[in-house]
Amino acid sequence: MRLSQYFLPTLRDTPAEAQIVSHRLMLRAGLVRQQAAGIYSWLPLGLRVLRRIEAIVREEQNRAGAIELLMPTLQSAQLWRESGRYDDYGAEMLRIVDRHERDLLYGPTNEEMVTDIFRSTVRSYRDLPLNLYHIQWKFRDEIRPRFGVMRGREFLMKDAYSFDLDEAGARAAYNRMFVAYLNTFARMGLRAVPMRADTGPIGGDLSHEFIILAETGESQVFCDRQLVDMPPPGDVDFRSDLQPIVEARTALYAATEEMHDATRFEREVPEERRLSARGIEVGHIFYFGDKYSKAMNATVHGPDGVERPVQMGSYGIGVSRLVGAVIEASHDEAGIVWPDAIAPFDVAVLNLRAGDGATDAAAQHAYDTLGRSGLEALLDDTAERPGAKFSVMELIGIPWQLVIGPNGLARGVVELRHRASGERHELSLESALSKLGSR
RNA sequence: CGGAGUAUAGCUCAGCCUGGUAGAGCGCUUGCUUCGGGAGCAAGAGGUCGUUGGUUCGAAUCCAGCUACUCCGACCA
Repeated sequence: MRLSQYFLPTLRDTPAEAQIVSHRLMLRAGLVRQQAAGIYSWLPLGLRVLRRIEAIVREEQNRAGAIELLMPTLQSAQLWRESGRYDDYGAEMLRIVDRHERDLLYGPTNEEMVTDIFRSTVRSYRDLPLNLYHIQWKFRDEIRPRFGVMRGREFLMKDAYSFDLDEAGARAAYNRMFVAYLNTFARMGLRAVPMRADTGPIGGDLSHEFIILAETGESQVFCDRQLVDMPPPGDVDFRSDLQPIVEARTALYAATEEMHDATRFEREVPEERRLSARGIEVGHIFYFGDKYSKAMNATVHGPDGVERPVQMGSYGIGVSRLVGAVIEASHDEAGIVWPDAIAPFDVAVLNLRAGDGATDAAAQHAYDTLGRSGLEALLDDTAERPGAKFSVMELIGIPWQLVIGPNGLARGVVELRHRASGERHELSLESALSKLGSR
């Protein structure tokens, strides 16, 4: 992409409405633009990041055996009356009336709808296990939206729903998502710690929030430091028993503020491993048994011929929230520092003197070569001054900057800069290109 | 939803207290000079001062209603 032909409205000043760093940087770097309280337009650069996060989530869901579909944003109130949640949900649910005076709602979640799809099609345990997911916009009419996309009213979420014959099957389904989540967040350069969450009236131990640690996190969390350093499971066989992997993580202490037990924390975790930090919830998995299947009559016949409500769980990842969360976890004074896997571009080529024959030719050559290597490059071919170019590139956080200027070229070198480490190396254009291409 | 604020140029803000018809910096346009860390000089464009009403000879300024946004709290993927 040529910057001169792109749409990247960056801001020098921090907009007054933004309080936390990710919100400020998202506005300044031209990722989003607020349209109403808690509702954002995604500008091209932000959309690229959103799409890359979405792609990683999708790949890992598919790998874990979940199957993608797409349910609508608008739902009929009928289904919600069946589950009883139309009245229970309260003002957080955005209700809409159509021209025929029918009650609709903008979905805050999809348990009822997916249960309806399930009950109208699946009859036998032979069709289980089943896990259906989608990545769709949701709306929750928060009393007080804040923190930019971290706590918006409209948000993009991956939500998966598992269906199993019995609790053992549901636990296996839960474990698959648990493991998939560890891999998903690790691929984004995040270290997410699963923390025991409140299971509400269902009880049991099958609910975890996945928390990433960031200084500006919204809530206080407590855990064993070993959990943070634990490597992701990686390539596992999702048909195998995943209980050992899950147990390795759930055996160690980890709790959010609401679930924290200071006495247990001190008894179970050696002092040097006690970690108290701020965290951001980026995922939540939950087993809720037959709560919806019973109310909505979603049953299957078991091998014994008996018809019983299907056992369900749901598994959410806040896709749009992750954009903000990653920035909270990865930024510096100058701007965003994107992890490689979700950066909007892989490399920025800075032509320090657009219009100069030598730098134009070298920059064009670099851009073409990088493209052939399968890298997404952003070529700054604008007439801005070098200082302005450096500032913008650091603000938008592209992992690598290839700086091509007249002074360097006269000496036969360009400069390769790494955004995260700040390292800079002068080397020939060709070796810079081969270094980038081989990454 | 309770409490507190804000609304003036694309952005950040001043002007309001003490009423007399609107300013700065940045950004934008044009020209010249510059050119390795958000350049310099010069010339320009850009605002029914959120909205409705009231007070007044006269309202960005005072008063009231409305709307939007922000912050603190409660709530929350």
